[in-house]
Amino acid sequence: MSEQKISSSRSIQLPLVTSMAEDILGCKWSLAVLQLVRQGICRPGAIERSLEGLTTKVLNERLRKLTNYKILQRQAYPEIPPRVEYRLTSFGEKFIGILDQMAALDREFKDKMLDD
Amino acid sequence: MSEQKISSSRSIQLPLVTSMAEDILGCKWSLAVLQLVRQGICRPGAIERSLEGLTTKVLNERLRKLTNYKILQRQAYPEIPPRVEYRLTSFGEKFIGILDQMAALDREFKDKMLDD
DNA sequence: CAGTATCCAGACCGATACTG
DNA sequence: CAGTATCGGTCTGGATACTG
Repeated sequence: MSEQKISSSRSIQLPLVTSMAEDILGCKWSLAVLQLVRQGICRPGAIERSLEGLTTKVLNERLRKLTNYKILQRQAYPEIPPRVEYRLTSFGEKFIGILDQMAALDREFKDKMLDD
Repeated sequence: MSEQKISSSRSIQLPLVTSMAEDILGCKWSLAVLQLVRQGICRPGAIERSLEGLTTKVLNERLRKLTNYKILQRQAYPEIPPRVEYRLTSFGEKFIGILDQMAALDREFKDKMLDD
């Protein structure tokens, strides 16, 4: 009974959050954007200026995705010129908390790589 | 001083492990493969048979990547027919431990999604 | 300033066939 | 059984131009 065929293309049933992580982390700029927002750089313009190579289109794709996942929360101020700010939700905080743990694994990882 | 330009294309200096996570999770089958290995299904043939849709080529790409990152360890037995087994390294255990924490966030995530 | 629409090059992944 | 090679479709993300 050790080898029952797993569902179709979507592998083992992965927890939602895990496939979310796949989705988020698989996208090139997501982590960088999250780091910036966490640092308080939360306006699209500022984010774009902070990340060389990131374009408006891609940034908006990421922001939308992160917002859909409720990792970020969008707040628009009805002003001229328009102002928008993105914040981490409390859920988002927990999510990147996990990412931080990955960072914590970092030193160990480097050692691992050294004694090749 | 709040907006110094970040390096070129590679964003904030992300911890190695984090970009590793990006790399791993961005690949479609990596998580499924890891789950299987953890369950003791550690031979390429068995893995391939367990994951419908996964092809030899892609599986080997994943296995190599996971091995390069020292998440998996390859052991070949000099027999005929050849036998190969992949194991989680201790580092790999820690790595998927973090993935498990994501799974732990799962219930909360679902709730979050419900009260949309 | 925030956000959308097009277009296009390249990466990725799946199918298939093949070697040791 | 383990692993490589090749080819082609698809999807992503980068460049650019544009609207409110």
